[in-house]
Amino acid sequence: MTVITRFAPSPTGFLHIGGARTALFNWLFARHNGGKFLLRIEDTDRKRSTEEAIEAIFEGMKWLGLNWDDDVIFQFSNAERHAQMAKKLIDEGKAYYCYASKEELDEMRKKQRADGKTTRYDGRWRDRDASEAPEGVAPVVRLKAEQDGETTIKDMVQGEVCVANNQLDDMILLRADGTPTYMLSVVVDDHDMNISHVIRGDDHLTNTFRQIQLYKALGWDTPEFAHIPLIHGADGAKLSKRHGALGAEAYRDMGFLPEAMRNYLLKLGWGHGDDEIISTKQAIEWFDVSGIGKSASRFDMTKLTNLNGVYIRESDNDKLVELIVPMIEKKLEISIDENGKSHLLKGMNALKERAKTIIELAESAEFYVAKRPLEMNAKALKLLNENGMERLVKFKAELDNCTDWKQETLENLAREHAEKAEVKLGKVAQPIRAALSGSNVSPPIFQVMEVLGKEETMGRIIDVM
RNA sequence: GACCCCAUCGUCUAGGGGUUAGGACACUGGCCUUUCACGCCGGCAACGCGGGUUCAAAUCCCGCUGGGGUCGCCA
Repeated sequence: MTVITRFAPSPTGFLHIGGARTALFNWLFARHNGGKFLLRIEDTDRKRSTEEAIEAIFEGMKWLGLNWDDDVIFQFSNAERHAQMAKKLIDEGKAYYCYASKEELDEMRKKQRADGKTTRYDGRWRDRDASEAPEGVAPVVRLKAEQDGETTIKDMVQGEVCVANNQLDDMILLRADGTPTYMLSVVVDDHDMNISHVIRGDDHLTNTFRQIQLYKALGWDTPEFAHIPLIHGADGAKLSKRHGALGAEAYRDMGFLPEAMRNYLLKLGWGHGDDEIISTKQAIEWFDVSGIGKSASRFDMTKLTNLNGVYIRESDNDKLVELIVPMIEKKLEISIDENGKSHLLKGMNALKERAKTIIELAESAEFYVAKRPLEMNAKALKLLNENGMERLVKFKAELDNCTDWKQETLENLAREHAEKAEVKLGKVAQPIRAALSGSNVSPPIFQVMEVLGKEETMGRIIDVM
């Protein structure tokens, strides 16, 4: 069997973390099995679907590197086909018109609730003749669902889950305005698209019982189902905007790398022994539904951040420079020339092992390209107090004479100087660090000197004298 | 409320009748060290509770508790 999966978001908001993971799992499953991964926009709710949301979903998917096969399918464009299927069911006596008003249904549910029963449509128009229809009321179309026995889902994650059919009700297929509902559209589209595996959040599990009834009514085979547990916020409650239910692009803007995000999302709810750092290539090779756990997991920003640090350290220096240049240019309102870029590139190995996000990386790299004279922070100022300045002035004399401007040579020079003066190396190094970086924290300072070059280094030292 | 699902360190998880219950993040002690990191070596820390079944239960069964999901002319 050819594996075909799909990610089917409704365009009512950005691509949030839960959706991103669902997309990732579908993508991995398809890639692992050499199948197809399709993208379908579930825009049947015309009122809430927006163009911006569609764009945000595309952007998010692209950023995460989840490439889909074939053209995107917009569900609403199949509305006619969906309506036809509903009509077919009516003709076959498997669906019917219901003229119940909203108020009527509200009342019905209220009463059921008060009686401690499951709230469900009671089938009041199931067997009534159309001649009884009230005038001027546009009816909805409901499925005449099986009332006896039970419906079972054989779920690849949840196992067999059963529910008595009398818990289910006659769901709406076509709204009063004739447009199809999600329940109808999803079933027809999944069938028409030959979806072999439906992998989605387990908030859809109870919908699936109804959908299975619909598959049966239409005489179609059901796809395989895999309902994956939801992601919760750090406090265990449903992920909300307050927690981290942000769009994928928000994480990009916070300085996260898509590969780190992918690794994190993968590990959230799926495991492969003790493996933590899993490349995408490896993930495709290893991914299987049996590795998905059944319990919900909490979104942990700290772990994502740690993982991001790992991926930053593994990233190519050129790529990182490309990422931070525009950020620094914007913040410092400068234009970074080739010389500046080359400083960043030379310093990158040391820079990248100190950053956990691209934002941090950019900030820690600013001093390399900042305009002279550098702004000194409080701690730098402290390092350049009387004692520090005195040390700096003395050592500067030796630097002036240095002709071999290399990290190792410079370090040896400083060590000898410290030894002669009977002070610790830090006494020599820290004031230089302050002068060159404007801070008390930087990459190894002798490396910074080499990267900056003699002229720039001496210039910055003179600036603080 | 009804129906359904879940339950191992604070978090993500491995294990799935006999383990000193393993790893990772976080926290923490130390080493390295010119700062900050990285790295390395250690530490803290878990099978929700109660009943069974069994020679033996974190693991299987039941109940409880706790958490979650669904119950729309939303998806």
